[in-house]
Amino acid sequence: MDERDDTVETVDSVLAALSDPRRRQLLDLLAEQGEATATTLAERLPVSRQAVVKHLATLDAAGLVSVTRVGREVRYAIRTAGVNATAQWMAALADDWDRRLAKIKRVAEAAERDSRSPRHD
Amino acid sequence: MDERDDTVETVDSVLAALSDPRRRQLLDLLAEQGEATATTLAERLPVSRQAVVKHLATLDAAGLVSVTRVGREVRYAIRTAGVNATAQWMAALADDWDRRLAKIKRVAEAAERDSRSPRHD
DNA sequence: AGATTGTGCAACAACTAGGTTGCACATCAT
DNA sequence: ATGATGTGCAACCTAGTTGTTGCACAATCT
Repeated sequence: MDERDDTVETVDSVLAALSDPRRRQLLDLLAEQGEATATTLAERLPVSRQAVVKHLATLDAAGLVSVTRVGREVRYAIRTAGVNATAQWMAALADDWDRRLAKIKRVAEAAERDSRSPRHD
Repeated sequence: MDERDDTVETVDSVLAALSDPRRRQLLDLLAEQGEATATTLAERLPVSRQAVVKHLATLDAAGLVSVTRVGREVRYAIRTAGVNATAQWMAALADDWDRRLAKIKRVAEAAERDSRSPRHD
């Protein structure tokens, strides 16, 4: 397994990686083709190969792509696990916030009631 | 509904907003307190009020916080809708990728089979 | 009115990110 | 062996981010 606390620790890098439009574009291209090299990908984009390489390195660091060397070429492919994990993390986060806010609201309302009828009248 | 294409268009800004640790920290603080001013928040962080204000502006632009002026103070509060929407978007995206990759895999395997028994023997 | 407190605005410094180009090195085909 | 193709490394530029500080302005309290 060796998952460790990737789930929490990597969310940071996944969010950062996905926040760039060009990187999302790269992931789209990879989803289209299943596998591709930086050189090929660069041909389909208005940027240099080097720019693509850098983006792919970021995606790799975030665990969003897999890298495989075949002879003289390096093939990249999407790994959906990271995105899925982050999506779940976000959903849980929003949920947590919602619960906390609901609690705060209840407390506030209770205080409001108390201040109106101080109970020891 | 008035949602327009917020769902797609805003994902960009939500991801960008969430990709910064300090902003996530701010959201956490807001979830704790329910509502707070930039001045108060800055007291709990190792940065100036102005830095906090800028972050809150970013969060506001992404629709992640609501802003309410009360007298001379400006109160910020979390809005979970944006995060929820983005979480769903991500989940859908990962799903789409998975499907596309599965399809590619099937095609590749079919081709493999064909090449082994070319049918017109 | 006068002091206090909370914001808003603007200029500035430091750092990071996305992108470029040039060249060296490795691998494959002829 | 040679040429073509694909990568890797490094220096560099530009623009945007994050953070700062100083000061003016608005609202509140005594």
